[in-house]
Amino acid sequence: MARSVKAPEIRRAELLNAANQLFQTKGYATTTVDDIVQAVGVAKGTFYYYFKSKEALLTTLVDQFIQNLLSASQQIIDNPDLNAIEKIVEIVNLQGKMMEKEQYVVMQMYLPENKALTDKINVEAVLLFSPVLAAVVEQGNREGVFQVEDPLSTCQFILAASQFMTNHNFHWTAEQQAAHSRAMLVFIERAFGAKSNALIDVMLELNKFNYMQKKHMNKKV
Amino acid sequence: MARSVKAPEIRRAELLNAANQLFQTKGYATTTVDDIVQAVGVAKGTFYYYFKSKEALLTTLVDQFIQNLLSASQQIIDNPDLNAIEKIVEIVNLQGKMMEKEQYVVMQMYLPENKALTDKINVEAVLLFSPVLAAVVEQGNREGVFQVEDPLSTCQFILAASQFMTNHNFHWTAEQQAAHSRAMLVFIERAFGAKSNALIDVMLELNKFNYMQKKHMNKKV
Amino acid sequence: MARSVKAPEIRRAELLNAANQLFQTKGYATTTVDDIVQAVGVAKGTFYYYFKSKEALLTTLVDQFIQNLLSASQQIIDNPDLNAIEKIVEIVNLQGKMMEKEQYVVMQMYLPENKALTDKINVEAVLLFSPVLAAVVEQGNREGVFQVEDPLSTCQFILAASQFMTNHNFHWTAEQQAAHSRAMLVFIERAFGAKSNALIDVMLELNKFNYMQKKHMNKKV
Amino acid sequence: MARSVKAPEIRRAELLNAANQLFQTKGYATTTVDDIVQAVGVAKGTFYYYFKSKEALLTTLVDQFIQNLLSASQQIIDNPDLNAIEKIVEIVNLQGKMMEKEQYVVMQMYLPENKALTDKINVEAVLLFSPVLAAVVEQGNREGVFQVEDPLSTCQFILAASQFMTNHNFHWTAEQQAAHSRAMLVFIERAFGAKSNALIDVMLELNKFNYMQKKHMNKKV
DNA sequence: GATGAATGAGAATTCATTCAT
DNA sequence: TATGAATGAATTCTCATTCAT
Repeated sequence: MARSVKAPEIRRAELLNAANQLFQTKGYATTTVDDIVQAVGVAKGTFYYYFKSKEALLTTLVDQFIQNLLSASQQIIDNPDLNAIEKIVEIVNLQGKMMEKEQYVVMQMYLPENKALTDKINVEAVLLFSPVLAAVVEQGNREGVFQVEDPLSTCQFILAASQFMTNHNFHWTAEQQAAHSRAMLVFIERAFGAKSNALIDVMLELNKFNYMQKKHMNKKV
Repeated sequence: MARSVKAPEIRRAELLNAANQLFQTKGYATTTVDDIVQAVGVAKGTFYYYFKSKEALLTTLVDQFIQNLLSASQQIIDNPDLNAIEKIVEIVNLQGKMMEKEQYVVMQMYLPENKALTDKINVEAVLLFSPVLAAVVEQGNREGVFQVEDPLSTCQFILAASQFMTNHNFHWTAEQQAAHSRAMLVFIERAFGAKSNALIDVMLELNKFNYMQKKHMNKKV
Repeated sequence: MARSVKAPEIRRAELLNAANQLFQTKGYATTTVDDIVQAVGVAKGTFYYYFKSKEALLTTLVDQFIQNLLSASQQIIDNPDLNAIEKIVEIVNLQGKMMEKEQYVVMQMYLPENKALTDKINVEAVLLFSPVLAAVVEQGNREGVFQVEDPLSTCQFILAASQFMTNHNFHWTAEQQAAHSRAMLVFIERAFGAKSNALIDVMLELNKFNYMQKKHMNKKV
Repeated sequence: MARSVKAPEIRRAELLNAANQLFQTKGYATTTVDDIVQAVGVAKGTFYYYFKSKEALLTTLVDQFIQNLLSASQQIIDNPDLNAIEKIVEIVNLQGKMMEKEQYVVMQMYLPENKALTDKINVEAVLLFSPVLAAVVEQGNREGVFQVEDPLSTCQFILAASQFMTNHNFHWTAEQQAAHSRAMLVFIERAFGAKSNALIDVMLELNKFNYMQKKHMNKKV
């Protein structure tokens, strides 16, 4: 094959995208490194020039996923129209939204064979998210709705707990997911010294649209 | 290794159970046939005496899952204290409940690498479930709450539609799952010629316990 | 499977026939013992009750082939209308005729992977055929057309030589086969102290039908 | 094992040759991929870098055989000293000559377990040989000895017929082979609109040397 | 005589990874 | 940076053969 030289960031991105595509179509385990390099049109060695291993590429993909989550969170943080409580609730809602797209990444994270991966990622996620969340908590402190002395540690604690629950209770039914979300909010309320239901009420408000339909239907009958 | 002869059903069950266990612990792709036979304490050839391939065993496991679903459905059908609408709703709820246990089986079904498997199973599921559901519809016809001329075909249509939606919209968030369930119930209501909300109201009643907690909490505060 | 008891010779023949059939259809290497017992409808153990191994069955089949050759030879021997020379020629012709049917047996004999088999068989064939041939030679001696002092040894020598040539010169073309046959006849003529062309002339006579065209050619040239 | 890098064509040829050798010695079924790579001195993976499977290598070997046949044919075609009829006859003779060497390849082609292989090859052979033969026919047309309107189609028809006969009548005896060759020549004569015996006479002339010996012997006596 | 569950050595194949160029 | 030939451990699967019943 003709040797084609490209800027390293471009090449890297090409590999990442091709892999992403293939993982979604054929699954991670079934996709071979050969599949990936053929899709991009480079030699096998090139793959290993950019990634230490196939798993390292997956890790990168998961990292990207987290980065996206992070920057979406940051956007919420930076929105001057939202108060601290609204921000917290929206961030908690975020994870579910991201999962709709890129399902396979999340799936891979929760597949038992990738437990090692998951654990690595979880640690990273805690470290990355905690400062973001801490910033909101500080805003809440200023707004008088939270009382947290050490926002960063508290956020790390909350994120770790949340992950523990998520990992060991992979809920599938609507009811259980809802219950889990509510439990988590109660837990956070208390950890942040917020008023009872301060978060839950906002969340319900946010999800009003969905539940509105229910009321509408009830009346119609 | 000392030769140990057992009744074939026993040996088969041993292999199935060991595989089930290992798949949950290590995942399907990572579990080797060697792992399985070592767990059971038989020679490799014995595995292939009972199963044509590793994938065939997975298929059997999925089949079992469906059979469990089926017999749980049958129990609901056979409950003389439930009316047709209650039965329908409970059956619709069933799938979600089964998924809590045996999650990995469901996960494997939806992993892209097992798409072929999924498709085979789906066809089977429609064929197995439709008569069960049709029996309930006939009860509903007698009770005057449904108006269905060809219960079997109607049920096959509904099951196929439901699977299509499930396969192509693998919902993860609580809200989406809830929305999907409701949409399906409305769809079924119409297909069965039931009164508007006849099913939904019963479902909400069933799930009241979960939502009660919410009200309870609100009041308590 | 229901246990079905049969006279051992019957069972044995069933297995032999089924194997024969399958070997011709699928080839020896590709036919499994499972194929054979399924065709007959007996358990795997039964196969090994009758044959020490799969190869032993092939050996038996080759033995049968040789026995057929032998009894066909015997018929020629026992024909009172033929003189010694005619008998010799017909016997030499026999092998080619047998090969038309049961090709795969011969093929297997000449397949390199079965060299061990071939060698075993060859020895046997020499031992079986030599007395038959020797009887003809004795008839020839009496008829005054041969002069052989030790018919048996001479025949063994001739058969061994013939086999050596056949094994190491597996001829495929018509011309080479013909040349080989002729060479062998000359060799035999001399070994038996016959008149020059005594055998060849008879053979040509026998094959007259085919070679009729030859006369046509001779004239034309 | 020390890594030794070679030009791919070299490595490929090494594997092909080693396999060729081993197949002749031990037979195809008995030769393992391990045998082959050990003979060449490369790792097992290397085999699969060059050939998709063991059977694919055999296919390649058969292809080579056909290519040899083809180029030998081409040499005859390109010989300016031969007229059309002589070329046809020599080409018809060719197949038999090639079979003397590389017997095992031909043997494998006719082994029932390789039926799929044979069929693939047959189609290919027709497609490859027909244009070659057609060129000769055109020469014959010009020389006035043939009358063929559509040389290519006619040649394809003849080759297909010849293969059918060869496959379903695997002749072993000298007489049958000779009969088959003559029948084919008559068939070709008619298809090509040649004079009766035009081809047969030339063939006999060609084979005169063999038959001369016979006359020589006759006289000598 | 007959069964069929169990064995295990051995074969083909896959694929992530390495490395000389 | 890039190539692609080479590696070899790991894996799935086959099948002739054994043996307890």
